[in-house]
Parts: sequence; structure tokens; C-alpha cells
Amino acid sequence: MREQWSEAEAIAEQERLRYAVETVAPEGFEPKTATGLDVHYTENALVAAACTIDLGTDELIDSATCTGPETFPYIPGLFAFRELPLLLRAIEQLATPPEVLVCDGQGLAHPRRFGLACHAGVLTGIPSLGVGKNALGEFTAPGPHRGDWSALTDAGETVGRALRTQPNVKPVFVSVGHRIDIDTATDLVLKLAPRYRLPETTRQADQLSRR
DNA sequence: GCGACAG
DNA sequence: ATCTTGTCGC
Repeated sequence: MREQWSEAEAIAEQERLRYAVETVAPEGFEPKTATGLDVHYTENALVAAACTIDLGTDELIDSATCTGPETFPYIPGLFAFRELPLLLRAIEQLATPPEVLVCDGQGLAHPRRFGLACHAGVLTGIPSLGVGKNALGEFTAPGPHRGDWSALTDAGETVGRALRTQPNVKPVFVSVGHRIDIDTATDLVLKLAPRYRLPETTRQADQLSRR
């Protein structure tokens, strides 16, 4: 992925690539692992981390990091242009290609329906989903129980779900990235978050990126 | 024009 | 994102 973009070019790239997004999973999609992506910010650099977790045991089975300078500012809606180049390099360094990418941010729940998770999925061809700690759209609070969810909407469209992964804890915001459907994405996030609010993939990647 | 705005 | 430990409570 190119690293130099003007804001207008970046928006045009999102508009160009958004039509490649697929919202259904591949035939017989039953991943045995999930790969979490996260980026940590320090004074002079970004550290991208990719952690692959065994979905049966939640055990860490592969990981990689990549460090590099900041090449694009933080602009809501253009998150991928800041974090994705480094994340792609981290993914390349994994011993095994990921089966599904769990991104720290939004997928279709984005003003142009092309958040970080969609961008990561389309560029790699790997099924992907987004799990955000905060939403870009509107939502009503889901029920209080683990597994309860409500629609996340933007401009009148349903773009994802506010999902309660732990009882009475702030929901996470799940949306389709690429080659997955929202039900499958929801199930996967719940499976990855048996004990904490955030999926184990994100927690592992966050921890690794802080070193 | 003003505020809000994934990480 | 980041500055930051213990502590209160389910």
C-alpha cells in the first residue's frame, strides 16, 4: 500500500475500493484461528502488531510486529491510511497466512462504508471484521446481557451492531470488513470475548504492540 | 458557522 | 492514541 496520499486522494481511493467489499463468507468458512491487529503510538513511531489466536483454546500461536514512522495524520474516516501500511507489513511477517482479520476499528460502519477493516480485507483478500471501542454512527443501547445487540446505523442505513460482550459493560461496535457476514462476525467476536469486553485477539495485539 | 469525529 | 495505581464493586 502506498504511504503518501493527499486527503482528496485518500477519499477517492476509498470510493474506488468500496465496491470490492463482499458481505458473505467464503463457502464452508470455519476458521480455526483469528488474527488480531492493533497499533501502538509512541513519540516518534508507530508499532503495528498481528497476533494469531487458536479459536479453540485462545492460545497465541503466531505473532509479528512492524515499526515505522508516522506517514499520515489522524483524520476520522481516513484511519486506514495511517495504520494499514504498517499493519500489512506485520501480517506479511506471520509464519502462517491469517484466516480472518479482527481489526481495531470500523468496517462498513464508516461514512463511506469503507473503514479500516474493509480496506484490510480488500487489499489482502482475507475475510475481515471491525471491532471498535467507539462508534461513528448512532445506536440505541443493547440489552444488558452478554450477546445482546442493537443496530448501529448511519444516514438511515444499518452498518453494524452495538454488541454487549460482557454483562452491563459498554458494548463494542462490530461491522463487516470483507468476505464475512454480520452474524458470523458477531458470533466470532462473542467467542473471542468470553471474559473481557474486547476480543482476545485485540488484547493480545495491544499487549504485543506495547513492547 | 459550529460541534462532533474509529485510533 | 497518550499522560497513569490503587481501589471500589459486581
